Amino acid sequence: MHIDTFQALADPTRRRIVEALRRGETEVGALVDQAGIHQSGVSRHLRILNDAGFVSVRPDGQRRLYSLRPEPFRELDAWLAAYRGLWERRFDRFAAALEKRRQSPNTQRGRRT
Amino acid sequence: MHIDTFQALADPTRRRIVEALRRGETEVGALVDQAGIHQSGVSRHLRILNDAGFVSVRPDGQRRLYSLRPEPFRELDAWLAAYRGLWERRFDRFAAALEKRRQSPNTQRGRRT
DNA sequence: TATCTATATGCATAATAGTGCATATAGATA
DNA sequence: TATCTATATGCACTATTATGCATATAGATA
Repeated sequence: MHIDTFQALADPTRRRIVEALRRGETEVGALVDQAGIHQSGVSRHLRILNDAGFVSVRPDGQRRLYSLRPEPFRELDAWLAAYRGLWERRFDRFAAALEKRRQSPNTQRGRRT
Repeated sequence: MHIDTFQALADPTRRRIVEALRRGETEVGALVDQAGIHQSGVSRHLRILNDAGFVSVRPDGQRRLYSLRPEPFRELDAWLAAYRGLWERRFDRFAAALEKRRQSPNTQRGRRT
């Protein structure tokens, strides 16, 4: 069942959860610590994120490990693409950014808050 | 006043309005036709989009012409960038294509508008 | 001036969404 | 078996949000 992608990201607590998941597979308890709300709330947010396709779950003993799925991000990117003309005159600027990235490969792994 | 970017996009009617605005400056009446809700509702959605930085207004006689602003889209793109690693394979293929393009003298460079 | 058109806003209402508490479920361990 | 841990869910409550109706405001035109 595909709940709305944008609405899933509309809630700041859910975004915090998603951002926490960038570090990789995470159990619910750890997400509760970061979220700042009750465990039951986190559980429900995870359900919403799951319905929207943002996360997948894997049981590990009594825990459940959540991780990010690429699809909705790709979807979002595709939606956004229609608006790139608003701020991007030339493809070459993007190409330049890529080129820079290519030269320093270790730039964006699990950083940022 | 900067209202939340994601929340502004969470409402489907607002997204319809934004998508309609891709065609360029539009008066409120035309947006009402597309939105399928009452004029007052559209007006309020436009206020929200304006507060979130998505649109700017320009008076034209008794009408008000709304148009898209690039900033929040850029913002969204920046947020999304942190998740590009999730579907990097496709990304790299695209990068390779761009690289090829860059090396070929056939490319249309310097097409500034 | 009065009046018409286009858009914005106050108010009430109904639907939705986020939250915590208590409890249910599922798996582990004694 | 009983019990402990981790996560999910039913329920009630509250806050927020989208909406329409009526009206206000602003500009145009007679």
